[in-house]
Amino acid sequence: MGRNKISIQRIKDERIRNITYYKRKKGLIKKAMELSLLCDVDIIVGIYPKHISNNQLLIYCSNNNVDFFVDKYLKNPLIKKEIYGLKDVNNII
Amino acid sequence: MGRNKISIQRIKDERIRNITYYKRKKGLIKKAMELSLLCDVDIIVGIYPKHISNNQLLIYCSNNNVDFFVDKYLKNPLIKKEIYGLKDVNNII
DNA sequence: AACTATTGATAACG
DNA sequence: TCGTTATCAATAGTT
Repeated sequence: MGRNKISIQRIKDERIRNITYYKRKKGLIKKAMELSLLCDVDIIVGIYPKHISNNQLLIYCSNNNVDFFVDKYLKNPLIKKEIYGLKDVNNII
Repeated sequence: MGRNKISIQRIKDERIRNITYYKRKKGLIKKAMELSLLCDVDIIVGIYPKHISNNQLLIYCSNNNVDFFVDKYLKNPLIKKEIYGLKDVNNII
């Protein structure tokens, strides 16, 4: 994608990393919104840019209620969960 | 994208909706993983397919620790937050 | 489940 | 620094 293919590893140049962050976080949230609408699913996305200046937690929540989502889903022991980490992308059911 | 452009609204045909769900949830999580690695940010994604049979919460968490993410970020009143909902996609800083 | 035509996202440029 | 464009990536419909 873009003029060149890039490898998926930390971008060392801070300026490029920031530019990529601002572009891709918007792309990610747009994709989340589309998936939520198309397939009628509840979605939360939380992004914490720990190494970017003026960091704050960016949250997208399809039902506009983060606490509700956290309590009803993320923190609810009755909800069955499938949890993936960094290395599991090719293993998503 | 794909053979035709589609409008972003609930897909009525259940079979198509399921197929789209399985394709796009994988795409979303891949994008989240890439953003996390490229820009060194912590990300959580939670997807609850409330109307899809055999529903369970799908979670992607870049640091592999959902409770940690929830407590340190989502539920931490000291963390500044920017919260977006369904209608705010063109307004992301 | 795999393919492919086509649109969409974005890396580098201006 | 913010819009443009060439290019790769995601995916809608097909098989």
